[in-house]
Amino acid sequence: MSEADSVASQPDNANVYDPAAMQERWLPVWDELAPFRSGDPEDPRPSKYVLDMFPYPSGDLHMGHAEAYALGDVIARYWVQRGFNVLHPIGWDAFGLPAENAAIKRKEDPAVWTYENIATQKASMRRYACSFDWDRVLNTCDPEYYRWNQWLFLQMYSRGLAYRKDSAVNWCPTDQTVLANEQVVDGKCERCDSVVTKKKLNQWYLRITDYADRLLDDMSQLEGQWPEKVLLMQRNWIGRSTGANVDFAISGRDEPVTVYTTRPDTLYGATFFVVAADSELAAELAADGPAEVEFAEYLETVKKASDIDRLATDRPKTGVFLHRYATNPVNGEQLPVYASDYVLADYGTGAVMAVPAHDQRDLDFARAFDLPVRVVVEADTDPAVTGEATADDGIHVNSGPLDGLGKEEAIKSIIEQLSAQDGGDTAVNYRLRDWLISRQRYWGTPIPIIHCSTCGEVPVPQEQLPVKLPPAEGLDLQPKGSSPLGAATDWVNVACPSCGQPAKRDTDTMDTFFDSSWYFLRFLDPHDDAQAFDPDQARKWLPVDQYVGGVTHAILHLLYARFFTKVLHDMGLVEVVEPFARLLNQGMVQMDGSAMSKSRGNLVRLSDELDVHGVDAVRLTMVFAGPPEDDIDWGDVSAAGAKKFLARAWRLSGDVTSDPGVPAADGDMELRKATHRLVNDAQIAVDSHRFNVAVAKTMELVNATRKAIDSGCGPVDPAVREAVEAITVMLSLVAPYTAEDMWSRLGHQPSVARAGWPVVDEALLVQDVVTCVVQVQGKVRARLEVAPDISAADLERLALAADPVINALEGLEIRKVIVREPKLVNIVAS
RNA sequence: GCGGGAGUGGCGGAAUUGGCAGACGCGCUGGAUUUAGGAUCCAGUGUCGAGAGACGUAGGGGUUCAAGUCCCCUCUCCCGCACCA
Repeated sequence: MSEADSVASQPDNANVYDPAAMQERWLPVWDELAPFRSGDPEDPRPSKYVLDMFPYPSGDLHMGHAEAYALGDVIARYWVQRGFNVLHPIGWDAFGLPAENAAIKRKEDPAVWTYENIATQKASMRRYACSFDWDRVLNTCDPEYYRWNQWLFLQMYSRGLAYRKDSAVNWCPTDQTVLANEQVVDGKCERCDSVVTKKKLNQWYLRITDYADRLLDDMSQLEGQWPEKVLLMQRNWIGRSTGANVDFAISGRDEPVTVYTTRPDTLYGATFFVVAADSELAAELAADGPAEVEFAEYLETVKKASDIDRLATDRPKTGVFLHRYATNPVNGEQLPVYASDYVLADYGTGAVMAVPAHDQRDLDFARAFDLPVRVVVEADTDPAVTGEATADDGIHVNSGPLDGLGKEEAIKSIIEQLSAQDGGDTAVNYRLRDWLISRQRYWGTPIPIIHCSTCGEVPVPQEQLPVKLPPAEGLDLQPKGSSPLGAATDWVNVACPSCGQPAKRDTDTMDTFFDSSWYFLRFLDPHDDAQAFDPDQARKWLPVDQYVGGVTHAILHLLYARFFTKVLHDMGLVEVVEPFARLLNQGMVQMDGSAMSKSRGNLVRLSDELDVHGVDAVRLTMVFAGPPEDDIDWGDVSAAGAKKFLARAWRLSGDVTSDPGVPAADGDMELRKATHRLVNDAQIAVDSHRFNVAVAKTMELVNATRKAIDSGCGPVDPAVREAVEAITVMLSLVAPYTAEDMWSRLGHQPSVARAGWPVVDEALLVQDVVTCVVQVQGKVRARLEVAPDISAADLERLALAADPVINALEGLEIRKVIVREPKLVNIVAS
């Protein structure tokens, strides 16, 4: 009995795949080596920035994190293997409501809960073998971070990009509290079920609408690099439309009222006029008129019911006639003015000209209020009869000078006419609103403004930053419509920096989206206490080459980060105008067809999976399950299977009997060709983010190597070592523990993470025989082994001579032969 | 309603420019080895058919020597927006 046999038949610990032991062995080694440290200024490698969306520290990591970080890690580790200095940082998005709610429940400072969770997640990330640069960790709730939030806010303030105004917020009259949109369920308070109303508060805004055009236009840079879906969602969110403003004189009012329309060409079809019920204009037009009482009642019902009814589709149109008339500027017609909630107060000017024939909403209203419908664009059907407004292009009628024109010409013509009489012009409108950043909550960045009765709003001087949060102790964190910080009297009362008189701090905190809008810049040096970030470092690292995260942030976070980048560009601090060159939205991890949740009873705990299958098997399962942007159903995939494969690969490293450094050129050619072809395939797959395919190629190579050892060239052949070393490096992207252990068993020093991607020898990619398929009538009848450089004529001759082809052609006459040498011949016969 | 994406074996999924459909894996079947196996190794596995063969990428039509891939129509599912004038 040979020694190898005895090992195989009596497995001892040295030859058993043991993930827990590997974790034990390699984690301390990696801590020591820090193979992913990226901060050496002398590092000669070209740089790349791979960024995972940073987590919210609400408990331990879950399966969703495991997927996202597995994918980000493949990318980061791949570029390290390809010889890049990869910046792959992590931090925590640590401010926000969940911490505050947990604090209220546990009656302790939100910081305690937050830092506990950060420690837990950090330990899990280490175990999960994320290739993060641990020198660059940041927490947004640390003063050394939010200090620069405040600095940025003041920069924006001085540039006129941060301002205060009154605005309506969701208000629960029972709980006396402001509610976030997420806390409003079906128009009702999620806690007490009372109907949510609106309340006016004076709040801080960022003027993102100033950047609407650039946010839209710069998306051309992202085309093909970001998911099309995300770009589309952003476009819709910004919602740019072009049309015209048209002035209408209103009876009993000095100033005309401007309306915005995308169809000024239908102006002759206007038969009434509508103002938003909840607009100031409506209140003004109703005041002291015959409709005053009716309007007041209507407004009450609108305010009460709006959020509930918003969700109803096809809700009937309601409104109040205000006993006023608007004058159509082109024909002098008197149009009755209505107030209705189908017109939005905060879009356009809050007033519209109603053209029922060509706008469905106007038509619905006209039918409800028995108002005339006048067709001004020819169509096959009559809206007054069908109840369907026609919105297509067509020839204009009943439109005076516009008669006979098409849509575009008519628009051009009417705008010329209006601007000539100074009654209107082209106009652009956006759905995007300015960004409300005020939060009346404790656990966020204090807004660095001091309110002085004589000086007004006074920015906190830079040398006084950060404005630190006062201790939570003694403060009532329950939401009540004003910030808990208001009760911290020692903190609130300060001397005005400008005049020295007693003044008060602003007590609002910032939306946490502010924190995450620039964190990718802070990673360049999270501990720099002289500046938010170093513009030279930004020049070196930006833009982020690859951003990885969930599609949940498709709009807000990504839009805000793009906005900040443009502001910083305008300040001369960054060169780029777009922060994230490429975006990958990973799918979600589900269980049995639906999102995992405790209440549904289908929650899979990451730590349990790691205990049972090992870190590498879980990571491999995530990566191999399918395309990264697809959802994974954990019930459909097999972490046990992944572990089995890893063990199979790992055993190869124990079978290699040649020494490290043996010249591969002397090895078995068949295996060598397989190795180089599959490494090449895997490389192409990783480059195009088809990680599941890259894993499949690695599996093929494992199978080929197993076969070569058992029934081919044998374990001592140098080609076996070459193949197993290639497998090890390929696996290092997905299964770092297994790969490190294999690398060591192969006689190398750690870390395999820096071993370098195998160099593909192009010469080994050329095949000396290829299989040619011979089809008759499109059906495969024969396969020929031919030289890759065979001539078309030779191939045709060979094909026609093959027995199955001759049989298939019996009784038929050849019409045409298509030859695509060297892979295919198709014979057409009849 | 509007917009977008997707339908391939029992399952997850592969498939340069149109050129062998089902790579790789899970599951299953059989075999070898084993005291044992949730270990390992080997073989098989789209459907129908005993077989040759026929059929087969949601359904229907089309272009082509050739279609999962291109064009038209229909169905189903998922996602986003939802009175934005």
